[in-house]
Amino acid sequence: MFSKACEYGIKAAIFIAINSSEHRRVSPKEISEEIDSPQAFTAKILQDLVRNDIVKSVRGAHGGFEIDKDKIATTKLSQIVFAIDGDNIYKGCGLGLHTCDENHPCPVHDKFKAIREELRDMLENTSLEQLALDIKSGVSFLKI
Amino acid sequence: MFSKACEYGIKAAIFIAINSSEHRRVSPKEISEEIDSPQAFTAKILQDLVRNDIVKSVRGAHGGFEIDKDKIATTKLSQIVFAIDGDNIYKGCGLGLHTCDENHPCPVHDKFKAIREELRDMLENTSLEQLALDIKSGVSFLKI
DNA sequence: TATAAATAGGATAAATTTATCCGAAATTAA
DNA sequence: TTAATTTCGGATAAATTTATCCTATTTATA
Repeated sequence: MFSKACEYGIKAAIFIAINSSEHRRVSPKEISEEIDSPQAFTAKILQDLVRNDIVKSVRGAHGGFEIDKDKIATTKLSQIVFAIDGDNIYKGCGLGLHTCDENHPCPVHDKFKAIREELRDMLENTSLEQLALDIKSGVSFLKI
Repeated sequence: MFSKACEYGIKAAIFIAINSSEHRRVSPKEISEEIDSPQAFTAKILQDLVRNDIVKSVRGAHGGFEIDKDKIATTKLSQIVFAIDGDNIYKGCGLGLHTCDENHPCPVHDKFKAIREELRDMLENTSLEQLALDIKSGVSFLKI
């Protein structure tokens, strides 16, 4: 469904959010350990998130990654996915046609529409905050 | 969503179904032209479908690919997807956890569940026949 | 039986995604 | 100002997916 990069990006953002809510900056090393991902690759993805203004980075000693309190509340899963994978998950044609719309649909166009919309809805209505709270309360997990 | 291989496989199966319903066998060349896919690669995927008993191949002069009338009616999209991509589309964890279930869910487990199930439902309830009929009647298209 | 027409399948190449490495730049603090 | 710490960014490598090429095998028919 998502690329590995996107999976790592989502989990990293959640982990940063948890720590930021407790006023701790975290390093790529900590992050990759906690979300069980390759460190250097994860660092690249973090830079994507920084460039897309989802995560804030602080260089130098005592630096690390953090997310502002209000960003944690307002950032939606869709923004993270878009920053890393773009929008072809719920935009591109299910069978790879260049042109696929109501007027010129691929064989599964209609059948996919509902699923795509449900997916978009979910991504656009799920905040980092919700996901972070579930981890903090032990309801869900970032690895294994 | 699907791999390129799977996209080609689905479109190829539909095209073969259309032609079989009119008692014509088709070659990889015809197929790849009609579904706009690389010929040799498509041929490999056809072999997957043959090995999975979804498509029938006839070697030698006047050979080609075909699908039995009853198979056209009974074959579901899910079988084609499974033959080519396996079942991780609606089985694997959305965030790539090795273990992700009700007892140990990833952060998006519940939110994905509904979408996954809708997807599975759709794939398991869509037959090759339906898709082929839509193409034949000009309602949907295999390329462009 | 020879020939032509097809699919089958192995080897290989190209492209993309995933992953690693290392030095540059920035920042804090001694 | 120097040293230590940390992110940034370019180069490169490994793995996977996508794609091509060539030969073997099978089959119908002249």
